[in-house]
Amino acid sequence: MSEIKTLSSPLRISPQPTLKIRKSERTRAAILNAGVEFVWSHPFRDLTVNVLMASTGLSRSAFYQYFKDLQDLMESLLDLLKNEVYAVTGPWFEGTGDPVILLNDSLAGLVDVCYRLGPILRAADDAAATDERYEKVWKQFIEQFDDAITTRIKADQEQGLIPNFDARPVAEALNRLDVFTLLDAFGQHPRKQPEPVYEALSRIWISTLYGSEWLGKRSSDLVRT
Amino acid sequence: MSEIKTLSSPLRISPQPTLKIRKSERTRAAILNAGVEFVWSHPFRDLTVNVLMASTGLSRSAFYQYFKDLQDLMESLLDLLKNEVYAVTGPWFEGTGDPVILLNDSLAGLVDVCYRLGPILRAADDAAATDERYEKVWKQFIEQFDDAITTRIKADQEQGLIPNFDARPVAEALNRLDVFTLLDAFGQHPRKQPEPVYEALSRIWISTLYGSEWLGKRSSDLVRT
DNA sequence: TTTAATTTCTGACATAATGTCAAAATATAC
DNA sequence: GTATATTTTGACATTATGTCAGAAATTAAA
Repeated sequence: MSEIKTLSSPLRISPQPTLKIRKSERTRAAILNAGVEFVWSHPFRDLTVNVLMASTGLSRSAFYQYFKDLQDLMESLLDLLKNEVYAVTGPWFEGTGDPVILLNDSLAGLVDVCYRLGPILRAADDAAATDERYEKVWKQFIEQFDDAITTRIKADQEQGLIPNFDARPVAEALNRLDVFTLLDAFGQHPRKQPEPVYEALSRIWISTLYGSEWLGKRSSDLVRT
Repeated sequence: MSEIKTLSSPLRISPQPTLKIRKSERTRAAILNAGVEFVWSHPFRDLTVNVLMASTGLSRSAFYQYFKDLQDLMESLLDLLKNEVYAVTGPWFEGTGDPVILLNDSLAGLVDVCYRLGPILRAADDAAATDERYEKVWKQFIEQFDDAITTRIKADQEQGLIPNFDARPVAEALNRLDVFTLLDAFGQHPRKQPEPVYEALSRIWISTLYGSEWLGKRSSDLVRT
């Protein structure tokens, strides 16, 4: 029906650069891009196969050649998000070095990624309410971090860097603090400023885990606007 | 189609006890109760006007005499939640007395309410992804607390009880910490144990606001199982 | 380049949900 | 018990989903 207004998202999907590029790969990428564009400026609930495919010039039924349903498409978009998030949070989980600085860097990176891809993240969350299968995928994405954070807290507790509380529920709560805060701050237009969000998350994580005496300890001020 | 399996929710709506009870009031209450029962053991996405009304014995179209749509019904259920939450969080916002103890009491009460009504809370959140108008109602419910928490933090900052950081973003983050943590812990079957959730939230709030030296300060151990 | 094989795309169909409305059924007031 | 007002219903128009057989196109082979 109506044209897709596009605030043009920063994410662009291109086919795998093999020698022979099958038409189907280009079409798949085109549909994914149409999805990103739509979801960048419209809520997931307004996405239908109709409006999506209209913006590609293909017929509605062509969609089903490539995706089982809209949640299946969102799963592909979520994969892109995952890579970005993993890249930026890795250091605190595995890394050696000052834990407070590593934590701050991870949080700063996370804020940056979620700022850049906020509306897509938001769609990835909204879609979870619409489909049981996809909901599990989304939950698993979040719960992965429960494990990683718990492990890191326990390790630092053994070092005497973090007080000896029950790590798992605190890890879960801090993880959900991040997810919901970032969704809310960057998942809609206009997005909030990233700096105050980073400041708040950093303050809460560090006060809770390492103690407020470490609040200022940062490697840099790299949070981009 | 299929019968509603009922783990029987603890919330029951009855008509206003005026002298003459109109049939319509009883019907409205019956529909609301059917909604609660459904949502207690099924995700909101599976709720249709059809299945809802089937469980009342009335025709599908009767629904529209009482509610604009399913989100309108959820708004009524949300009102019930609101009252319970307000009752329990009031003390920390307005109250005089030891702020740490009041905060702990509020959190304990909040955990208790959300434990008892978890699946309904969950539905109230899921429904927000399905409708623009209702989404605003839900967001406003959450954002009310942003204001209240910010005010309380600023007040305690003036007293020198809380360090002088930018109150608003921290308030927003702590609020979202609660919402998402409680949704996740109690919004599905089986619900998590309330105690560890309360312990984690209390630790995070108090470490962040008043400092970890106050962590043990409680009025009681009233969190029910 | 032409043709044959394969892949991709499309229109039509069956199904399920929504919301509306005039008419039927029921409740309430007198 | 009857008249009036309220409540309920079944039928309809609309919109979305997912499937499938056949049409169109791409690709591979000669």
